[in-house]
Amino acid sequence: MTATLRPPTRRRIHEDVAEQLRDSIFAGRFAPGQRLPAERELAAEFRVNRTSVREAIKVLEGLGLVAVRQGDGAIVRERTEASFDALPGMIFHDDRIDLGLLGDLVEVLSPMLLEMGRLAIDRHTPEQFAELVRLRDALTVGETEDRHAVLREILVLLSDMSRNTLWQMLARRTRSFLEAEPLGAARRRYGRDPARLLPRIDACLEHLEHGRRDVAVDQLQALLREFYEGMLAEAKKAETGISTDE
Amino acid sequence: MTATLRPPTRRRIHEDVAEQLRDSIFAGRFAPGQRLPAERELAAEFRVNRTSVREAIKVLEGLGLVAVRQGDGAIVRERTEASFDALPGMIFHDDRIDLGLLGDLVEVLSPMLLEMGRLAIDRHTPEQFAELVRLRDALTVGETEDRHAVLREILVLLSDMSRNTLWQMLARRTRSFLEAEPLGAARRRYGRDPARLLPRIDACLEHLEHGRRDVAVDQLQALLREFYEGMLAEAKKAETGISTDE
DNA sequence: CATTGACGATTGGTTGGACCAATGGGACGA
DNA sequence: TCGTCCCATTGGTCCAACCAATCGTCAATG
Repeated sequence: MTATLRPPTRRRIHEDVAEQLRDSIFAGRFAPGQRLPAERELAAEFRVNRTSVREAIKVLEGLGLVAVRQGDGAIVRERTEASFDALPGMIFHDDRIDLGLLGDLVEVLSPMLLEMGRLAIDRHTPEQFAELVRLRDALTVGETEDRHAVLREILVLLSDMSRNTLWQMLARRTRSFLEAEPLGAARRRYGRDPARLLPRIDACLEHLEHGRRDVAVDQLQALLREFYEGMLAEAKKAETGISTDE
Repeated sequence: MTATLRPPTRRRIHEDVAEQLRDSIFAGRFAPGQRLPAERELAAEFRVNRTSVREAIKVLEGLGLVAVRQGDGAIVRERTEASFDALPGMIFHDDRIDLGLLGDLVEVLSPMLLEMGRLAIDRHTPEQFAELVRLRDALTVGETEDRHAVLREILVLLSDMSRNTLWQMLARRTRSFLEAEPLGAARRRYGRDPARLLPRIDACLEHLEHGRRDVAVDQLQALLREFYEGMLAEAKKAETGISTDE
């Protein structure tokens, strides 16, 4: 049903290279404005063909991390120029969390999801509502990690309910964003059990069924606030307290 | 000052190829789920080396338009899987406008900019406010196209005022998004003169200076609504009316 | 007849090497 | 001192070959 396309074969070399270069950039080993080593150099260093390095750099270019100029080189751009797809690596790298960025993310994500939910509430079909109830029940079983997966499916379902292609795109990219590793590790550390949300969710569904739209939206807002800011607070407490060296 | 990095040399072959393939996808010549022709085939067709085709496909992969699997091929993905960077081409291609998508965009963009403005209002520095006033004055001179450019700078300034890295990233990507061609053409056709916004802007600034924060936010909301929905209505009127064949 | 397994054609992935084209800086001359 | 030219460096493109995954075919097997 949700049956996504199979994962795209095995790891490709340029992906490895791209990842390493990306991490080097985020770690500050290559600062904004600075030039990456020449392709031929990198190829020698990584023991791969220049072609693979080129493909890797093309990926970085797509992520908005570098700007390439013939005859000059690949210049590292400011992180404000980066694409959202680069976010997971920006927030978590070297097993450390950028709390500032994480806070910024929450600050952006909450109102956006609220807006999406508002549309979803106004436009959903009965079938979608039934599916939502089904997913709600799935939150009561399984492991915590499974429940987080259910939560992500709810996110996508809500976007479909909103009948807005852009929200659908955004929700799906957010889903894969959340499924990316570093974030998984962070969730296992600081994530709260989605089951906590059940009272809010039930209240929301209840109000919806009785047509009390605005109250439902309020519940949704409270839910988002609780969940995201709760997780953020959890992370802050842990990070500023004991050192998180595994 | 805004002095961005120089444009990255001349057009590269794989960019041309990527663009053509992209358009073919948006035009539906390659439907979702369908396979692109083999790299070797495309290379022959475009009269370029397979390397260039590969780089082009890598770009499409980065845009989330295709999923590549060794031994199989490059499969076109659903457009809800696409990246936001692919949006301009999705909305405008073959000189036509996808009014549905444009409407969705407005529906997403307005609340997001409102939220960003809300933060900007709460967090700006006096220097930034002065800069904002300066940009406001720049709206009274120059050609319409110049004023739109000023508007884009205001967008970026507001994101800086919000002191949120994610909004800064989003605003900058939105700026280059708006600077991309097809959108330029659309703006010249249906865009309204930004000078129209002056009364709203002045009201907003006025309220701000007197610390009437909430009223300022209301003005901002009205401004966004007027501007974007106005443009959308304009486009709708024109597109559904006379045929827009140049 | 259905199932399984091997095989081969097809498709993407990687390599090495060669040459083109833009850039930037240094040498050199006015 | 300043401007010009030149060339080493760097990315862009091409070619040709081979590796590796995938999928459909078809024969062997039960």
